Amino acid sequence: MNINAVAEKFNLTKDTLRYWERIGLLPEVKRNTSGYREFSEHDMNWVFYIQALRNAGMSIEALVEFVKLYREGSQTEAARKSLLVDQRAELADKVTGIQKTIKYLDFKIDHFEDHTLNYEREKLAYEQDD
Amino acid sequence: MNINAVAEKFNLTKDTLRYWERIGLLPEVKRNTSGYREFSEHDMNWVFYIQALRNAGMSIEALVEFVKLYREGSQTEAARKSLLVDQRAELADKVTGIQKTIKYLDFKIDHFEDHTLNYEREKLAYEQDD
DNA sequence: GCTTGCCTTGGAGTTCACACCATTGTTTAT
DNA sequence: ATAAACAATGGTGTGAACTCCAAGGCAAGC
Repeated sequence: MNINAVAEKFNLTKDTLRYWERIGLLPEVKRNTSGYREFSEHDMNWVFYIQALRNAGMSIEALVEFVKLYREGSQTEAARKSLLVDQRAELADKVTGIQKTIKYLDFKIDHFEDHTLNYEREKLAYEQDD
Repeated sequence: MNINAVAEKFNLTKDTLRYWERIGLLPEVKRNTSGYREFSEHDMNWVFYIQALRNAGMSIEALVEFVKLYREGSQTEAARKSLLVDQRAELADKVTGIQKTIKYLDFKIDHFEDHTLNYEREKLAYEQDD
């Protein structure tokens, strides 16, 4: 698959794919005889992975590290697996944080007409664990 | 409270607070006779709200809209309440998306040694609703 | 074989969300 | 009353993540 087809498939621009490859966010893609990128299933797998994690808010830095380990070969498998586990934990934390904010919004919505609200009360609503 | 105290309380810089006010992310703060900002409880409430929503990944654009309605006065209360509801829904969607990515990571972790993985199988794992 | 169109690279430009700086005015401590 | 510390503004700088552009190579249709 050439770069244009992949860009359309994943709803990215060709420039973004080239940029990702350039900064090491995507492993280097094989080229055909005339120097054109030829994306394999495996490459698309990477694009998919990166897009999913980026959409979830994962930093480029963390993903670059994963790609770097991948390129260093099979002796980095353990490290890569543990990076996946770390990323999972990070996303779980992020979910917890957002859920806290959702509760805070619920409080704000419930008390919308209440003009006695102040910072301390809102903060309390936010901190509440129940 | 002056700008420095607020900055420290919320762990923001003074520049950030001024920036937020300038772009309309924060309503205009009252000034004392010499033009210094004097943050009221109410202003801190706004800072708190903005910080919480920004941390949860809400766009500046959406928050600016809320502040804009606020400044247009009490006749916009209904619109503001519905914006809060929208924001809540948006965060809930975001949580759903991240949870999907978490499941995908779980799949990747479980099948880490499996070298027969390809884009179609990973995509399936991602789409799975179970 | 020439035009049209897609690919390549290198590099410049853009947007966002601040961060920093210079200059000027104000408050506080000695 | 003067220095030190802090506030204000306007403007410039920065890093991240693209995005666009120019110049040139390759391919496919007529």
